[in-house]
Amino acid sequence: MGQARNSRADVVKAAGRLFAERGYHGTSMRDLGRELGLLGGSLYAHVESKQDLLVEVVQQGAELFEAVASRALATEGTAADRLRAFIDGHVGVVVDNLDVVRTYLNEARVLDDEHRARVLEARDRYEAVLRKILADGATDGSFGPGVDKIDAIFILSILNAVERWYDPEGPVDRAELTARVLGFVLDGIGAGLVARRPG
Amino acid sequence: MGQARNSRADVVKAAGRLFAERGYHGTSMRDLGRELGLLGGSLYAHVESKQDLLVEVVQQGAELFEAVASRALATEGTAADRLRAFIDGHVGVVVDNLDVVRTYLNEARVLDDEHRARVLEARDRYEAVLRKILADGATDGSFGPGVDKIDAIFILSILNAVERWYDPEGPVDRAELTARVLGFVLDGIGAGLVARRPG
DNA sequence: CCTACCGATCGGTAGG
DNA sequence: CCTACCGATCGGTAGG
Repeated sequence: MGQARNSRADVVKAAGRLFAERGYHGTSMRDLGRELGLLGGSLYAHVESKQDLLVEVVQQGAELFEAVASRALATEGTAADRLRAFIDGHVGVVVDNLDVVRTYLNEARVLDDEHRARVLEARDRYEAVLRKILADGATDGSFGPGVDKIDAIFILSILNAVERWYDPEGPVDRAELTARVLGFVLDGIGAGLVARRPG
Repeated sequence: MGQARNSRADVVKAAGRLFAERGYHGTSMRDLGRELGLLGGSLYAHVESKQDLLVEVVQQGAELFEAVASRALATEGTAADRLRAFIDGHVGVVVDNLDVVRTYLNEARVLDDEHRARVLEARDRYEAVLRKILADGATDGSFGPGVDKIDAIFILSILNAVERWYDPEGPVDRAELTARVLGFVLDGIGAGLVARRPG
């Protein structure tokens, strides 16, 4: 059945899983070792420190979302098309990388000042991309003229919360989830929907 | 300047603050003691265990939201009126009890099975109240006919995320935040808004 | 609420 | 990756 030795990537992946489930401070190096079939001290053959593992997982999360933002901005068409790409990309990242995303969103506060500051900057850039898309859409008529910063926060609230309730074994798949988020963001739940979208 | 002794309520409040800021596992009893001007061991004159403190803070959160749900259900008028009461009540609880809410939403997973199960049930009841309001609104014409479970999740996603970005010192107050959330939920950001709400 | 302490567990290391 | 270990810190307690 192949070798029993773990690669560094295996260790980082298992760390992401445990950090997501129990939190950074709720995970000991001995817990992580057990998960991989080795002793706590043996992990230091693969990694320099526990913090280092968190840095690596969080970095993966940051890169995944950065790629989403780039692809959304590069999408041709209207602002509504770019918004769809943004939402679909974000949903895809969450659904396909639940552990990394949960660690990125919930455990970054534990990082030292320098790394935490970098994460906050990455999140700011990400949010700024969404704000840009919304502002463009206010101009080209994709969205209402009043869209602003708070709408971006609400949209990200919905997207980031997917990590908290999404069940990969459940009936909702990525495509459907994207469609539902987009529909909610564009039209809400108001009765206006009926008059506006006949048929 | 009065007595220096802390009451049990002081201890619980400080625990909520630290659990919210650093997480349950990131807070030691000695940290908590320092916050109150006493030694870690002295806390056991006020409380039976560290877990007990978490149970108490989380319980406070559950009760606050339960009261919101009750008030919303008891609100006269249309389903839209009850939705407004639900949103306003939720925003009020978050804004006025940031530490308790953050602990309730983020640290409940650390609880023992029994208490955690109780929290999950409380959250289920809360979500069910919102679903009921939405279903009523689909019938009485307050909302579109297609509203369902996922819309409730999206609304709660926006409301619960307020804890993550709201700044009590910032320019947005409770009334404005309620209005913005309600507007977003009812109409989204779509350009349909323009045609639908002239003037 | 302090003094003085307990056993357990933590992140991490030397040497193989 | 294991053996064997380190100092530090943890939640908690007895006795005052």
